[in-house]
Amino acid sequence: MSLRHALLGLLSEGPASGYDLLKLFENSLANVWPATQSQLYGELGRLADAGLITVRSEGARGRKEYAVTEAGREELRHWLLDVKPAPIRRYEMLLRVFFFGQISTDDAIAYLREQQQAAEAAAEHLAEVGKMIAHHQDNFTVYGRLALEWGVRSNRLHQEWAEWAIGEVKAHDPTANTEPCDPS
Amino acid sequence: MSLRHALLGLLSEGPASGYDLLKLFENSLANVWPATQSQLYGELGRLADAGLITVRSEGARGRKEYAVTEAGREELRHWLLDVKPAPIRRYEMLLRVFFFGQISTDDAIAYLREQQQAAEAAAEHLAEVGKMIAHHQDNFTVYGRLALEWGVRSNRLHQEWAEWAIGEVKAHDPTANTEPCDPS
DNA sequence: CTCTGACATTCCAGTAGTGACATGTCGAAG
DNA sequence: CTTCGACATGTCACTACTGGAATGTCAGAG
Repeated sequence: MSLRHALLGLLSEGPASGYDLLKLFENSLANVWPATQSQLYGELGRLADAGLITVRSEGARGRKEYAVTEAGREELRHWLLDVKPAPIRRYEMLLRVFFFGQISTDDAIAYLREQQQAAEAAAEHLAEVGKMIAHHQDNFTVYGRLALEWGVRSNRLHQEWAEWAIGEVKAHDPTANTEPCDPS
Repeated sequence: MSLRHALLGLLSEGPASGYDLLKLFENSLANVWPATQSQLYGELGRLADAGLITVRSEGARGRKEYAVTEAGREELRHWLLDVKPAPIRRYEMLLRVFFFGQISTDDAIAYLREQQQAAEAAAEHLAEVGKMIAHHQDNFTVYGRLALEWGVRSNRLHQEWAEWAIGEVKAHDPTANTEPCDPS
C-alpha cells in the first residue's frame, strides 16, 4: 500500500497528471519505491474512487490533472505519523550466501567480488543523482538528500562487507588461494 | 522465483518434508527470505511437477519426504553461478523521509528516533540468533554467519544514519527542540 | 503535409506473496 | 479414553507488482 502514499506525497507538493508523476518518480522516489506505469495509473484511479484525490482539470490529449483532497492529506499524515514502516526482509543476495557450500570456494569469492563491484556501480549512480539535484532546494529534494546519504552509506557497507566476507571464505578453505592458514 | 531456490538449497543438505522445511526456514532463511506455509507447500508441488525434486518416501500422517534430483541440483548451481541477484529497491522507511515536509520537524525527529530504536531491537534479535547457532558447524550455519554479519553491520548503519539525519533535520530547522528529555 | 517523438491513458494476463481456513494423524499425559 | 499439542498438508480469496500491448493526441521539424 505504499505506492498509494507515494502518490499522495508527490501530489501534496502540487497537482500533476499521471504522466507528470511518472516522470517525477523516475529521478526521485523510484530509488526507494519503483513503480511501473500500469501500476501508477491504476492506483490513481483507485485513489480518485476513494476520494483521496480529484481530477482538478482535463487538458489536451486526455490529460487529467490530479490534486489531493483534504481526506488525502489526512491519509498521508496518518501514514507518516501512525503507521510503522515495514522493515526490509528479502535479500536475494544474502540468500545465495547460505548456499555457498554448493559451489567452489573460488566461485563463492567471485560472487562476492561481483557484489562489491555492483555496489561500486551503484555508488556512481548515486553520485550522479547527487550532482543532478545539487542546486535544487525544494522540500522534496532537501529531505530526499537524507535518503541519498543512506544509499551512499549502504553502498559503503556492501563493499566493506564483501571484502570481509572474502577474507572469511578464504580463511575457511585455504586451498582455494595463495593465502596460507595456520595448521595447528 | 527465489523461494524455489531457497527450497532447493535446503534440500541439497538432505531430504526433508514440507513441515521440516518450514521449521528450518524459521531460524535461518526466514531472516533473508521469509515464506508462508501456503507458499512453501505450493512451491514444493510445483518443484516436484518440474522434476527438480521428488517424493522419496511417504511416512505417517501423510508426510512426504522430498529430495532434490540431479536436475534440481543443476538448477540450483545455475541460479547460484549465472543469475545476478536482484538488488533491493523498496525502502518504505526511506520513502517516508521524502515527505518530511508534510509533518513537523519534531515529528520527523521522532520518526528517526523510532527507526534508531527499531535497529537496536533488530540488533538484539540478531545477537540471539548468533548465540543460538554459536556451536553449530554445518555448511549452512558457517555461511549463514556471513549473512548474520551483514545484518549486524546493517543495523549499525541504520542507527548511525538515523543519528546523522536527526542532526540534519535539526540543522535545517533550529526552532525544533534540541535536547528533549535530558535535564543535565 | 506528413512524419516523428513526446505526451497521455487504459487494459490485461501472469506471478509472487499474504493470511486465514479446513482437514486430518499420531503420541503422550492426565 | 479423551484431550491436547505437535505433526502434516492442502486450498482459497485477495493484494501488489510486472511487463507488454493497444490506442490515441498534439507540436514541431522537414
